[in-house]
Amino acid sequence: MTAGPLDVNSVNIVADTRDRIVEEARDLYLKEGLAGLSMRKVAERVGVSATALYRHFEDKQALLLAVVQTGFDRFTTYLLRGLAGKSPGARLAKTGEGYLRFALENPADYRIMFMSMREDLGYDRFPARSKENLSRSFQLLVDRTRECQEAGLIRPGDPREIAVLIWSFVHGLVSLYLAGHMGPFDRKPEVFARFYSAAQAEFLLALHP
Amino acid sequence: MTAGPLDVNSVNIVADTRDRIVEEARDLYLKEGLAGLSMRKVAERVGVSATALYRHFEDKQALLLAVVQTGFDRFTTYLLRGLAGKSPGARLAKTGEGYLRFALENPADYRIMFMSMREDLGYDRFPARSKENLSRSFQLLVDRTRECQEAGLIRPGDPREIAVLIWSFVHGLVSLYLAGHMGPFDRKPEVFARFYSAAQAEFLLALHP
DNA sequence: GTCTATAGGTGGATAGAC
DNA sequence: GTCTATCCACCTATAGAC
Repeated sequence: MTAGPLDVNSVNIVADTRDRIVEEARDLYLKEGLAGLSMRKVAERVGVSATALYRHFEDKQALLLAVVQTGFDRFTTYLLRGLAGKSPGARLAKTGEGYLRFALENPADYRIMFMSMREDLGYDRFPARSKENLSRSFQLLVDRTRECQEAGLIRPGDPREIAVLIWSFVHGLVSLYLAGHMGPFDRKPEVFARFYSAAQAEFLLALHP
Repeated sequence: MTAGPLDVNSVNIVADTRDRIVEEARDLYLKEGLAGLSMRKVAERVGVSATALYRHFEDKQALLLAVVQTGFDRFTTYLLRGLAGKSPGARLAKTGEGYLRFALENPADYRIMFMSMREDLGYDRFPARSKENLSRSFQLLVDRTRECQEAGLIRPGDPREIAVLIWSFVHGLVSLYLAGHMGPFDRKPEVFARFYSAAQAEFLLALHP
């Protein structure tokens, strides 16, 4: 935002304070959860006083919003990997793999975005742009679903509704794993990843016409 | 626990203080979430001083444990409704319906039990009896699954693994709904219930051999 | 933009009287 | 068992100087 044109090709070594605040807030959330996220602790990590944060964010929720926004940006890049697939079926499968990778590599973001109560995050007070970001990422899944329907790989029906089924299944797997409810896979991401991939393949097969 | 034999047939009008504390703690969690659950507020609701709670529970976590324990007891009774079904397929389907009903009628318990981080609840420090309660309810689903396998309704494979697939799917549906991420069904439990039932039926069909 | 100082609040938990 | 009084830690947010 404050960066000039000269920064376009420069490596992001000297992140501005605002970015560092968001980064530290996200890290803190990762380690201590939503309850442990406080302005004071974030400020301490950044190396400034707590009040300095209020020059960059109006209040705590505005900071939280920024964290969620960067999370959705990241999320979208993971889902976009699916476009590299060479067939509709491959693209849908790769999108699902991207979903898993996002969750495994960014568990804090995943928990904030999908495992928190929408109202706890003040979601409904988000600016329109943020909400569009959310629906855009869901739309990516809907598009892959429709594509598979047209290729005869998925049964007929409202693609948004089928997308919700797929999302529910992968979210169920991922969220139970992240919450620690899948005993055998606990803290074994790659073991879980194999289970997830097989489960996803079986589920998509089940949606065949 | 403190009730004598004479209480067996009496209606629970005069709940003892301990029970009322757990009840109010659960209600408070329902309204304000884990963050809003404080000893002081619970005490105020019960109508005693905050310190009085410490005569009944060693600390806040012990109170939380009691809340979770009553939640699992309730949960088990919902799942047991499935046993009324007249065939293996009907029993599994009814168990799934019981799962949904528990979530819709006890969202606070559901959120505590399945949508919170295991470690946030101090799960691992729970006494053995509580952990058994959890695995016992999962075992109910495993039993229904195995029964369906023996009746040729579900493909071969480790019944625990297949039970995890079923659990993941229904948990995905339920938790996204409860978290407010299923826009069209928001605050329309019966509309969601119809969607859930259809989805569950399709999923179980997909597990056929 | 950042600081110090501070207001104003919530929370967990204990001591000691009754 | 329940109370009052109290300690101490932590929190969000603001005022005003630099």
